[in-house]
Amino acid sequence: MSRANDSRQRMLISAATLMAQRGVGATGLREVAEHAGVSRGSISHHFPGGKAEMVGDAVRLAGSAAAATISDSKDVASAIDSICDIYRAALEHSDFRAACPVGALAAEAQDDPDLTAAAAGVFEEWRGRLVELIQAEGTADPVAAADLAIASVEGALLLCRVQRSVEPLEHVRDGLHRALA
Amino acid sequence: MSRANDSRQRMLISAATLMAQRGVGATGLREVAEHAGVSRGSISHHFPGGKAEMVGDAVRLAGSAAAATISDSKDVASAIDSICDIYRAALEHSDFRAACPVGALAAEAQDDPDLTAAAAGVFEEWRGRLVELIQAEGTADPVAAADLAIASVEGALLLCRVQRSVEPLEHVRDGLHRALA
DNA sequence: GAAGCGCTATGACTCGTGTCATAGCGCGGT
DNA sequence: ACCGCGCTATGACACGAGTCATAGCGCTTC
Repeated sequence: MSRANDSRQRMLISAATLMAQRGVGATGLREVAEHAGVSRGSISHHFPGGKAEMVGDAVRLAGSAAAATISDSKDVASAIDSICDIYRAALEHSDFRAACPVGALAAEAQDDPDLTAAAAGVFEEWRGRLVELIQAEGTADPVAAADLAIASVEGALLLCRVQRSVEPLEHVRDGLHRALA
Repeated sequence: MSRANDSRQRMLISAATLMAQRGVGATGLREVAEHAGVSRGSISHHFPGGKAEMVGDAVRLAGSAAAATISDSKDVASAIDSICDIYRAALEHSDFRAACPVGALAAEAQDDPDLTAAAAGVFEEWRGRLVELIQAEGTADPVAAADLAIASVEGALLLCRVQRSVEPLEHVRDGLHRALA
């Protein structure tokens, strides 16, 4: 079971990575299998629900990792810095192809209620963590501030990808620091 | 040529609408043709470059329309209000399916340099218009402020879609008003 | 050591896509 | 009246996707 769990994890990471780069629809299961070093049959076995189940789990996994990064931060400013640093590194050493798998799902999965709910759940988790940090500083309307932070980072990733630069992300980071002070 | 130009326009609007809802990859040319009330052959005729050419033109058209909305505004605050109002209405009367075709393209078209450039061009146009408005008010670092505005609105659309609510967009609008004051 | 089973590998099938070629229509000009 | 041409309609084709069934492997357990 140990090896199996490892395969499953690898598939999910590969799926999240490829989804973040090419988008959900453009990411084929054959591609995920090859990237993860497993066969196509393994995917069917570990995810009986097919692609939808895999995509949902991948997004939840990636979302939880990011949520943990937020929670591990001492205050909002450092949380924003951590997230931006991670994405900046991912952008730079992927030739500006990497972005956020959750955002990719949110942009495409309008027809599948389960996947929509999965993306919404991740965003809600992030918002919850951020709200905790924000209201500890006494800022007014922490929910609005958290929404602004999540939205602007997600949007900045889109800008960075197409203009092949990390500038928008840095602009957003600086802007958020000022807005949340 | 008058009817032809009308068909072409209808196709582009349909393409932009469907792309904004389902994403670029998930939008089939048959679907676009049906939505626009034309046949599939017409698409091939008007867009010899195939789907890529059509998507690029659709995004540029939608982008220019939004850019005009920005330029028609007296100051940044009203520009943001106008854009947010438009997207809010689009979200509400499309059952939270509509979003931004440019953002959809930016999220998916990582492999096609031409389409990436098209999305980047639209974002750059928006930023240029916003910078004009912002620096007229003497705000420091207008480019950073414009990036924050574009990114947060694009991101807010993702949030609104998945949680089926216009709240994130309103939070972003309020936050931008404060940040740009 | 042999059976049982979780896991993996591979092929076949269906469906929908983008693309192209060809045929049909309608309205201009001469 | 005829032809020419921009535009439209329809079918065929190749290709890749997701899904499923079946066969093969490896490790645990008795």
